[in-house]
Amino acid sequence: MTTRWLDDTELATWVRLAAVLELLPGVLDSQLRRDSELTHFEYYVLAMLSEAPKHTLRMTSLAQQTNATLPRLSHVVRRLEDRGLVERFPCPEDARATNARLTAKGWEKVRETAPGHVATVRQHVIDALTPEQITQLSAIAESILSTLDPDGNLTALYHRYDTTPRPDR
Amino acid sequence: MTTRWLDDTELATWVRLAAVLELLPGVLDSQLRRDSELTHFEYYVLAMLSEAPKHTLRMTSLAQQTNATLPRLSHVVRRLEDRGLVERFPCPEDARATNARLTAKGWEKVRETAPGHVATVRQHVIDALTPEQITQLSAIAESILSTLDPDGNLTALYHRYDTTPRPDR
DNA sequence: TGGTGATGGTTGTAGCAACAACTATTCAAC
DNA sequence: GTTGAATAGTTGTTGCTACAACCATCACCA
Repeated sequence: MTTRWLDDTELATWVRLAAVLELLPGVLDSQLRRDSELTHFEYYVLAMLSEAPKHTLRMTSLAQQTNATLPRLSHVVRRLEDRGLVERFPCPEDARATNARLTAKGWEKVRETAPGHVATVRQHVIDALTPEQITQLSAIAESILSTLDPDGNLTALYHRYDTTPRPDR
Repeated sequence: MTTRWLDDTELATWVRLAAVLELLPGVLDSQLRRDSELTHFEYYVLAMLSEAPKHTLRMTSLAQQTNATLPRLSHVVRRLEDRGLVERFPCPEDARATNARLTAKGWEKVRETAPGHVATVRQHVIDALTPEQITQLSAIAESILSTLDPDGNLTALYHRYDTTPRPDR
């Protein structure tokens, strides 16, 4: 089994993408920590809840949407609960399950945090690209995701906004 | 100061890119841990050394190229040293500085690790895209990096492979 | 020469994430 | 109904990263 190495163009692309992968999460995280005392993951958890019906989700589905293991989510939600941003209660339909719900304070937190986060995304991604490039990047990311996230767990939320939804499976 | 929210296309693009940001590092890390018992960061440190003259770099410049803080790099290099993959010695020109150098065993490790890593990159990124998309992504990533890494620290290595180098500044 | 600030690096401590072990509930089969 | 397997979640341990404190050396200059 001989290795197919990357040619010049492929290597250049990969090195640049790897650099984005390395730097962008840190920038997003810093802004949120600094301005809202939230990690990027915590913000994402709150954001998912804020988009859910009744601001409520089962722990399991929340874990799927955020690409977290259940143990990790459990710890994070407990900390958010300690801060009064989220509350947990047993699921009525399934006594094994636990629901997480955004509190009023948590909802408030999301609303005051979102503008700064969006501004950061704009500054470092959207506004750095031309409209054409944004369209191109959308297709590129979708292709990459076809192997990474074939069921679309992480983009489930977005599909409600999608004007050209995927065919049903 | 009113917020400029993302329109549908922008949001779709961002959600997908965010998903890639979330998933891809984990996939790369898993493959390296499983097949070579290295974290992605450790592999990157070894790779940078393997590309350097005499397989040697100052800790400070190694930290820059890998986007690490000096304390973090210090810990990681110590562990790599314990495993016999790297050795440290005082810099002759500056008694404050420390040089890190790849050992023969470390060089061997890089050579046997690279094929699997490249295969993973191919599988999840390069081979998922058309040649046109690869070119597009290269330009897109470069635009994004212009605000994230204006000095090109993380892509310094690559510039030697670049067939169309940037204009001097 | 001998202070002062800046640079280069290491070590100790605290917090977060991955993994494993455990409890409790549900579902299916007999 | 009772046993066994699968599901849902929590809690404890280990390892890595960020942050802070610290030491040594260099460069500058009075």
